[in-house]
Amino acid sequence: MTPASRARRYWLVKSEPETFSFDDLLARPDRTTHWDGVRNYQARNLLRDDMKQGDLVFFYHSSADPTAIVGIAEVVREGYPDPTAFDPKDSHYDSKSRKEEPTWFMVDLRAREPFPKPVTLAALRGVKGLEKMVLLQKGSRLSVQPVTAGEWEIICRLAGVSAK
DNA sequence: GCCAACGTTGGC
DNA sequence: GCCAACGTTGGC
Repeated sequence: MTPASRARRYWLVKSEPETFSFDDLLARPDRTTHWDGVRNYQARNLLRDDMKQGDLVFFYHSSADPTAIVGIAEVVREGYPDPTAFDPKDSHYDSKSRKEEPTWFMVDLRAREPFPKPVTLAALRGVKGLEKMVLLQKGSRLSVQPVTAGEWEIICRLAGVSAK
């Protein structure tokens, strides 16, 4: 599927900034990284099947102070097998995943822009139009989430950036 | 550090 | 297939 053949979709990924922050992404060559290490089937399905080149992604800092969306990234490579699942020395090693039939997938993400000011989780709560946002649901732990076009626009406005 | 909520595992 | 036990996530 070419990027132009379907409407752009929007996503949110979580990362603990102590492990990998948006600044870390900006510092990477070509501001790009492999979004590896995801070991949850629902998130895996999104990485493998649904995130397409050109889709835009909110970068969220979890277990941070404050927890917040801090910038925007873009999907630059669509789902392909996550090699860390095959590496016994890697903390995300999965002995049950076979190379001939990989269980875990990743995409490549490139940083687009940091928010001038992070939009905190606290600031998102209570905003009209975000009532159904996955991030705000009680007990929501999904580390890769869909974001609707409406949610995207609202949050970009709060952040003071163009929704593109 | 606490603990609620969630996903996975495994005994039955 | 059920469900208790366990490990993890992640806000607070």
